[in-house]
Amino acid sequence: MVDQIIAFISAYIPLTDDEIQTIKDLNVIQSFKKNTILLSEGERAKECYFVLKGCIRSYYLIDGEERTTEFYTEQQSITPISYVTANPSEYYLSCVEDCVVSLGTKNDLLIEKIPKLKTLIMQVNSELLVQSQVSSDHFKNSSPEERYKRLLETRSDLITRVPQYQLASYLGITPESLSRIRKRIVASERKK
Amino acid sequence: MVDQIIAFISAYIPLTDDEIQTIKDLNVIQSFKKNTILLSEGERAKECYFVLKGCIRSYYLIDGEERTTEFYTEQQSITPISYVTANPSEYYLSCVEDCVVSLGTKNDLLIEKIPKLKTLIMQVNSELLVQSQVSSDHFKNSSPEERYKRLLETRSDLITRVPQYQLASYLGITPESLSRIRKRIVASERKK
DNA sequence: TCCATTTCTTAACTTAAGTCAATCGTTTCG
DNA sequence: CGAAACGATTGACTTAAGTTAAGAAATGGA
Repeated sequence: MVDQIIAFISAYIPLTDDEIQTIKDLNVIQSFKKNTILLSEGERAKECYFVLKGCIRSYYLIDGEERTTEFYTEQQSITPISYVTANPSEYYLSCVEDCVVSLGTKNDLLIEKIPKLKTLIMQVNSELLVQSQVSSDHFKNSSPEERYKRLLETRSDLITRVPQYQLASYLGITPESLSRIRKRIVASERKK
Repeated sequence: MVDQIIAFISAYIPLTDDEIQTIKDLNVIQSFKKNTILLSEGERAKECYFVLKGCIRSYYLIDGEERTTEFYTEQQSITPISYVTANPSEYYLSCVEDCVVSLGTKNDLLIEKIPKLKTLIMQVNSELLVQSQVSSDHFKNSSPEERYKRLLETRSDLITRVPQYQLASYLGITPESLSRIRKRIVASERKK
């Protein structure tokens, strides 16, 4: 499992055997049962996450309703806003499935030992920024139905892994509406 | 005008007089007339921007329609995705007003001369990432009317600076719809 | 396995945004 | 200055999403 992290890092920067060992030594891998809450609203995030297996969901609780904003799956990293700002978190992080996660608790120590990780962080951050902008541009520029179709194309695994009411919220619509969209799509498929 | 940039940078990292001079020497300030297009679809961005005065808008051209995704005003920096990825840009950058802009063309040279700027970039990037996530979370979790009200609270200057059809697109709705929302709001104000 | 809970679908109705078209007001520039 | 172009508003109509409620299907735990 640790190898996944090494592979991820190596894709950005070359690592010596010593450095690989340092990372392995400092690495904390932990498993969580489905529905475990990793971060709650009001809590200060003390760690970052790297998903080795499973699916983690971020959501806000607004008027007692969950508003899903993101799903993180294998090879994706999560840096909670609360971790960056040190303010209480406004959203939750919860395991959609049983998860295996690498915890980033000693990042400062790691960076101290392997300074070139700074470069990695810079690159990953700017990639995340690009992704975040691209996906919010797409969201803004498309209808619920188009958003669902795009999800089918780009992250079709989510459709089977995640309950539909969570997907609906992620698409910015109600579960009923998503159900109708699916029906509409099936109907138009049938016509062809 | 250069002082604005120095002040911006100094808020993140302390600068020596020498460093300030280096920045001033390498700084390129340029003015653009209203409606000047700074970056076109298909073009590779060769520079970053820091808005000293005016307002710059980013938009996609989809089926001949402009889809506005962001407005950048005083003290905001623009790093086009195309600048990061070196791929052709998918969107346009255009001046909503007459603009005075600081061009980041020699960033590499600057960073070489003042390495601690790397820290600045890391910090600014992670702030931008947070902002981007927060604003897309808000967008997703609110109705057109709520989005407009939020805009009134957070960036009310835009409402007078920017044509309404551009604002409408920024809010993800049609100009007609925005007009009705405004009417609805005025009506409910009147009731009180 | 079976019951309870959760999730998904369907239906009827309401609400608001999209569309199309016309009009009015305002810039702008020849 | 005045015509043309552009922007904002309004109205009538269509379409799709929200809401509420009920029931069907799937899931999970005892």
